[in-house]
Amino acid sequence: MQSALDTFRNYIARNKLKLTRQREVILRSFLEAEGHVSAEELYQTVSAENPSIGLATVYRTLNLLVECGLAQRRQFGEVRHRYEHVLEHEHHDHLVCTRCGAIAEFYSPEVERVLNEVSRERRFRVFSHRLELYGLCTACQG
Amino acid sequence: MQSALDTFRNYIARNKLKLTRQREVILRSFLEAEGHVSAEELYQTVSAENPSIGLATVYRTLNLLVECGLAQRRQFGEVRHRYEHVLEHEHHDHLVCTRCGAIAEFYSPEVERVLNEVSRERRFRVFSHRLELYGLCTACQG
DNA sequence: GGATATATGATAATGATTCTCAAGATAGGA
DNA sequence: TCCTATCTTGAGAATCATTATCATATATCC
Repeated sequence: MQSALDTFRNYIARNKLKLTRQREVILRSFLEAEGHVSAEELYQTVSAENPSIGLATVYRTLNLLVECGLAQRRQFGEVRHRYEHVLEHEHHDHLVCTRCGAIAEFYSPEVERVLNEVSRERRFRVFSHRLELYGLCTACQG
Repeated sequence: MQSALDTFRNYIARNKLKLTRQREVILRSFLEAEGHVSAEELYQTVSAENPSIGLATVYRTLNLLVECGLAQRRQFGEVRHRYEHVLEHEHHDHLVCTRCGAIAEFYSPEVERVLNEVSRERRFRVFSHRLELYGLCTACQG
């Protein structure tokens, strides 16, 4: 099992890219971030530590992380995208609270099974899916 | 069972809005459109018939249609939104072909049942969900 | 260390959507 | 039918997230 940095290094090497100080800083901050970060939020964190790094570089690096499979890009009803790390993180779906904005994750083998069935029936070769349930979290139901 | 125009009229009346020529034209074009239209595409259709109607009005009217429940706004991996009509159209989910862009609809009671279970288990009061399967349609698997 | 290709930061550009505002149209009385 | 208050409209500016541009800086490979 290789570390995130190794995965990144491999991707960099394979594609004749360069491992820069900025990319390392951004990757580290991204891995330390909890949950689902937006590019802007990550930029804030990174800036605090390293004010010279620009927003464009954060975007560029996030795209690299998505391409090399370390990050997943998602969108939860907002305009902007959010990124979450994939490593040490099984596939999962999301419950989104439309009142407080909380995002909970869940994984259901039942759901996976049923979706496989659907794709078989429809003769679709499914590679990924996106499933979000919108409603009120326990706290907001009061 | 009231027609789409009636639903729209009711919504207009309830909210002290006005039924304009433009809104009628846009609603009609929207209902005639097949599948999943973007605002821009609908604007093209509407413009052909009525060149004086502006894009902003199409956006505004689509928002009204979403608010009154006649339309649903979706996003399929693209930046822009797409709208589909809800009337005479049961709830369904989508299969999106990542090669040719085709969007097929499906409905599975099994999926619905399993998702209900999930929301019960997690004590989430779910009002809606979004489910898309991404992969290759039958034609693109060759 | 030097050459060369890639990265970077700042900022401009883009594309979808919303806002602004002056001018026009609707609805509901009188 | 006409008045008037209120809502709409079209055109274009504004916004917001993201990407492109470009001159300068930096990593990699010899």
